[in-house]
Amino acid sequence: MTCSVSIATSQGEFTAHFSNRGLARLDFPGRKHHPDQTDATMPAARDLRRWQKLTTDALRAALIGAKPGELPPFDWHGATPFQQSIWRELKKIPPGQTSSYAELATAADHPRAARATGGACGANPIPILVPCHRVLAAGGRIGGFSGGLDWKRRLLASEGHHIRSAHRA
DNA sequence: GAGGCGTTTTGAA
DNA sequence: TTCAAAACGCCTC
Repeated sequence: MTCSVSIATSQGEFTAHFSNRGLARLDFPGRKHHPDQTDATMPAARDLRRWQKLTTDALRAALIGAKPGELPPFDWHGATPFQQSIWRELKKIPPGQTSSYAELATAADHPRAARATGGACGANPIPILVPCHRVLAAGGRIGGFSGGLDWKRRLLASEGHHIRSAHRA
């Protein structure tokens, strides 16, 4: 059971889902909401207000390519250890910089798991705040994005990056 | 540049 | 337990 909150931004209305552990998921504008499948309980009203503000501020900052500042706690309950290690590495990528699936895999101590890293990125429930859009495939190719490549290009452009093409070079 | 294969992880049957 | 799929990388032609 989680608590869903709408977050209005210049890019549309996102939906954040909070559990008692923190931010559990962030949906893009227009996305269908995923049904609650967590065993978490509702967050306390005080926590919810605080996390909602942090999430809103961080999201709006991220959308203009600025540093997000303080983030709410993330609820990664249910994710595999591999996914969590990848997501932790993702959070280390600063705005305006990019990494590759292979680099991320190496940083997570699985140097050959570039492909699995792509899977972990795709499973990321909190895009933008966990910046999976900053991960490119080898050769600067765009790779993929759970929210759609259009979003990935838009987010990267706001941080000063310009991707060549979605196709293999 | 295109195609094929290797590697790792995940999820479904 | 097995097998197929996946947001990849690298080698070969």
